Amino acid sequence: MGRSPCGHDDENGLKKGPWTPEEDQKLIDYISSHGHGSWRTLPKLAGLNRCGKSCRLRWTNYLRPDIKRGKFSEDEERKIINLHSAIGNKWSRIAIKLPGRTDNEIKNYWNTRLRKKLLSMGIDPTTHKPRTDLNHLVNLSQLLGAANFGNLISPWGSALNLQADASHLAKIQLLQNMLQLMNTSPLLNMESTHDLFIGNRNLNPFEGFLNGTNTLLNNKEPFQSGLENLNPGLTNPEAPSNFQDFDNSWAGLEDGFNPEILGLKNSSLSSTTSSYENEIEIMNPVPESFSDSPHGTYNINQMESKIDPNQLISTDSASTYTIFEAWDKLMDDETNDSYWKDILELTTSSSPSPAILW
DNA sequence: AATCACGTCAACCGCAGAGGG
DNA sequence: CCCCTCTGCGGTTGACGTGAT
Repeated sequence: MGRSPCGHDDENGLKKGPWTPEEDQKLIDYISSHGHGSWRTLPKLAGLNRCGKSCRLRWTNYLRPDIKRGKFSEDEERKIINLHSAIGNKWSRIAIKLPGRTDNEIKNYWNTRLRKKLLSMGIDPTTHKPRTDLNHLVNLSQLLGAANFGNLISPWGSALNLQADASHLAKIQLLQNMLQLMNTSPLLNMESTHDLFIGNRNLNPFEGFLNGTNTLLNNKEPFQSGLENLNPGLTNPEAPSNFQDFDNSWAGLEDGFNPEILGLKNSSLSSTTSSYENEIEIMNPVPESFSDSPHGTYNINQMESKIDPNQLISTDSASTYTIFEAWDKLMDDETNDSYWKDILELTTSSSPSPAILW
């Protein structure tokens, strides 16, 4: 492997650091009339006391005429998040799908903003799955409480303008965390979770899911929430194994979520053996309005509107419950707030380890 | 006004792969 | 094959700006 001598510019007397307008102009003038050709020889020909590597970087990341500067749009944010969930830190690959944006710019934007935004929403930016750490559950507990008492100070700033949205979001995040824990803990089984959620209570949001009256989960197989598959990202073994396959199906990922590419074609929100296995086609984990722009209010309804409810209806004629009917029941029942607090107390006080939460 | 903390982003660094001799 | 050059990529750094104290 050859090593560019650019790392030793000081020894070679070559300039490093920020570019001056004069240097920029020299580079622009030369490339405009000659093209860049060999980057190695370009600096000398253009009269620049820089290494070729530095020239290339300056051109591709800053001086190129087709570079789009300025704030990322909501659409661009969505694309970045969806693409990152599928291919990870492949910034140059992502940049190809965002005309006018450089890999460096996208990388910076991810590290400084999107990453934090996902974290604040309870999503692990690496796996794109809900976070499961206890601290986060406690934070959600506080958020939920604040929202319910009409005293919300949103950590998302203007991204959450409505208390109702914040409350819904907190519940969703909490539910995802719990389901994730249920699914990953070896100590959990259907009976214990049933006991936890059902207990002696007659009314609870999981009743339809867990007590067998709802065919969505009416089976004896080990519980699998399926929510962890909302965005399997890099961990999905069905994800395309090479970029050719990946590129062949870009269209869906650019505008939203492509379940087939991510191996979600046969994913399920219920059990591994239920008849609903092939019913779930599209679940977009990235809300339509994700930006923290003034118009970027997080709206649960928008998230649901991305999904065709017909695709979620059971093929079992005995069932009239759709996932989202159950979901609405869960989310809309304000009498459940105390129930959520009970769950939070259980989940955050009974054990120091998520593995033995239940 | 001075200092500190933090966020942003241009630029650098080191590595890896492609390709030519 | 091996060696070397060139190019591109992803991670990291550090200068700078801004807001808080």
